[in-house]
Amino acid sequence: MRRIRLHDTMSGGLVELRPREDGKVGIYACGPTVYSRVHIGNARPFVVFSLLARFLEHEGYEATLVVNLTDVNDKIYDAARAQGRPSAELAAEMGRLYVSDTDALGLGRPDREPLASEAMGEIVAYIATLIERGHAYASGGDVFFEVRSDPRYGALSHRRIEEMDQGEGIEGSERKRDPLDFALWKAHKEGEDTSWDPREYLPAQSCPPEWAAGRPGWHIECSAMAEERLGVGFEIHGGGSDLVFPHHENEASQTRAARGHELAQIWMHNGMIRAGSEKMAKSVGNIAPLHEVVEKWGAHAVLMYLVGGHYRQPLAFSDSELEDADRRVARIREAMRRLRAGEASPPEMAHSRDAFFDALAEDFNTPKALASLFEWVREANRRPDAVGDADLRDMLDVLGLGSLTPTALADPERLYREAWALAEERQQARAARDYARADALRDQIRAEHGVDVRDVANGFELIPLEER
RNA sequence: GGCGACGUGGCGGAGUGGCUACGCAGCGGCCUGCAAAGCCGUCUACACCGGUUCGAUUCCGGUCGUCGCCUCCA
Repeated sequence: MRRIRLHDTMSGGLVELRPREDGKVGIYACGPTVYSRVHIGNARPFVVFSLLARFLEHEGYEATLVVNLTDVNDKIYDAARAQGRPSAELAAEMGRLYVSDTDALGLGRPDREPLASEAMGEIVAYIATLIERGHAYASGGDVFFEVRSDPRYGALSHRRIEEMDQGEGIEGSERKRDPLDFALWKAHKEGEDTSWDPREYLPAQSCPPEWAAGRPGWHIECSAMAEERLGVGFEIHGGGSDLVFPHHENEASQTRAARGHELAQIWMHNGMIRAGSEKMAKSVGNIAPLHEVVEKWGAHAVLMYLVGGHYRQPLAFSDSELEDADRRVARIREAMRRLRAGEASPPEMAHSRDAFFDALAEDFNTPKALASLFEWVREANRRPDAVGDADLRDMLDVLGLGSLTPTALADPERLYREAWALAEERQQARAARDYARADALRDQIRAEHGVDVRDVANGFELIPLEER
């Protein structure tokens, strides 16, 4: 079990992972708001934290990954209204598509995927506790969190209270005691087709009369769902860097106020994916939908692309980046052709494998780890005799690339019967030193069957062009 | 304006006070009838200006530039 250090936004430095309970790590990552299909940028935290959990498991920890879905939200109301359909129906559909879109990455599912709409009891109870403890107040149907009641507010995003302003528009500001305060609960408004009554979840006497039926604010959903699944003070809270303020700041503050304890030990934030020089975002409109990217390039290339940069840094997105990632995958698959499957790797090559995992242990440095993986591949290619693939498989599994198979088909003679016949004809031409004909046949095979002919020691092999 | 991050070779992208990142692309070589794959080599990389140091891309200060957050946003 390696010593694992991760960057913590709160403290601004690397922090050693020290689980509350030996060997058990809880990870909560903020998932999408399901009002439209997710894009490649949304996939980044999903992939980063899924792979982090895999790495921790590899190191002998028992990791529990929780990724929520926000299915009650202004955005969803707006989108549903624009489409003239019930908001719950839109959220359910987009939730299903999110699951199938991320399923296509081949990483499996997080251990828990709670929905805000199904956590209403916990959310209401959480808000009630905040009111009881004097950190929140009901006003005109809404409930607000009193930011100045938390002296540590701003600790996560490193901002001073004087420099902030809580938004959600100016709407509701006349009901706030302080412009800094943010909504824990929003009373039902005209045009919203769902609402929950806090009295259904609380004893009547503990519910202030001014607290009306409505729906929860975004921040409280995550505090409640994270705590319910992982307990207070769990190990790792993750999400995109754009959530640091106000979302995570507010989550952290709510939990301090309600429980007198920090929500999480380590706050990890992934960088944004950029299209051109700008952040990729639905609001900017420069989106590459995840399902389209996966369909075009395949899950392996997409994963390779995402682990090609350090999770904290911004990452450039373009077709040529995916092309590049696809070529890297091809290099690995090519190397696999001459590895001995299921056999141990030479001890002399273990330093590359160890360096790979050491790099992951130091703030999950996937690009540095990849460098070691490719060193291993080069060494394997360089060796005169084929080596066992155990080390490589070990590394690829953690990157979610365990399903990679060697280049070329299992049964090309049957699958490419006509190409195979032409290739045999080409072999005869070569034997007769009729190279002009041999080359013509190779061109024909490529053009008509999308397969390349590769000459090897005692014969030929057929390689589908897209696998090269 | 405030807070934070960053400026690395054709591209992407790590990292380090003095020693090859890695990958993709290009070029040269080996291998091949020719290719493909692979291997070897190559492409004078660290925004600019000062400072500290025997020595800085790597530390400190400044300048210019870029990006993120400050409003829903992974």
